[in-house]
Amino acid sequence: MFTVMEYEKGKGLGYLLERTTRLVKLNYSQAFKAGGFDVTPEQWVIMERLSEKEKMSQNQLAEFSFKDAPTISRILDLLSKKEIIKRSPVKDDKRSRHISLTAKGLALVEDMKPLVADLRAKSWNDLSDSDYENFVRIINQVFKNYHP
Amino acid sequence: MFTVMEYEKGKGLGYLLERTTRLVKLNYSQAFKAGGFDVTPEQWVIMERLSEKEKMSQNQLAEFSFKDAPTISRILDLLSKKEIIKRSPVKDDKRSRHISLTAKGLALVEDMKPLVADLRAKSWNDLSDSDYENFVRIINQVFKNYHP
DNA sequence: TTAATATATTTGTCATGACAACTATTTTCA
DNA sequence: TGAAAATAGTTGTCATGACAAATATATTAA
Repeated sequence: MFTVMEYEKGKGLGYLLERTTRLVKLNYSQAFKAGGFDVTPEQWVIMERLSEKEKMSQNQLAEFSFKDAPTISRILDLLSKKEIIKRSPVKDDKRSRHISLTAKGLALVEDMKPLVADLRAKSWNDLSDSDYENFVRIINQVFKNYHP
Repeated sequence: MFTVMEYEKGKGLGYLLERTTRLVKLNYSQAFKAGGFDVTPEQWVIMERLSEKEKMSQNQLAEFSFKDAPTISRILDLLSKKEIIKRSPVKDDKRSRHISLTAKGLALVEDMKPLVADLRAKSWNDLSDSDYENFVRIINQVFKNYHP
């Protein structure tokens, strides 16, 4: 399956991170499609966040996801086109808009939750609770090491 | 800095993986640019691999990097335009081409190695050897969990 | 041997992501 | 106040990545 294991050792973390992230995203993406959900993993992250905290600004969503404003803007364009989210005017600031799920969007999030729960559980097959804790600690340290 | 820690816990691995991978790639990308190297992290991975094993086919490069053939094809187009790699005809198979670094490409890899070594070391600040081993083990298990 | 299949690579399309530059507002402060 | 600076968001451009479909060449099988 992977006959490149000997190469990875001692090499950058980037290779391990990058290929795993890509595979996880691909799994989510294909599972969404197979489940009849026309949503990308990136779109899902935004949708789920909006289901927990309504009325976020685009900047807040950008900060939350560590993406830049243009990226968020365009993800929201697509979600808006699918009528999953809406942009409402903000009383005190004409530059800004409150982003929130539509009724359709909220229902979709609820529909998708069981599938997402399954996908999340899959990550931790054959791994222990302490593996989970270690992993979170280590990856967060790596994050800090590169964060300005 | 990150005030979203409480959100992450219990949530998917994807969020942690994705944001960290993106940050690591961004650091590499900016360091390359700052060092005067007009190369992306993805291009670097291919260049380094070719510096270790010449005459790979595009398919082999795709398999190595877990990317698909079109992606590799286009990364090589750009590397070729910059005269970092070349595509040579293969005797026995007119469909395939041997990919290799040019002299210029090889020199560039050597020039970049110290910078890359620094970036790699940076990942592991404030982490122990056993953290490294655990991390590699866990992330490879996650990879397996999602691999068909 | 020719027809069907398989393989290596390319091209097209769309979503994401980074960066630069832009518009439209709001805030600051001289 | 009123000009300068800051902020919220959009648009443009390019690279990557996934997927579908195409081309060209090789291999297999009837």
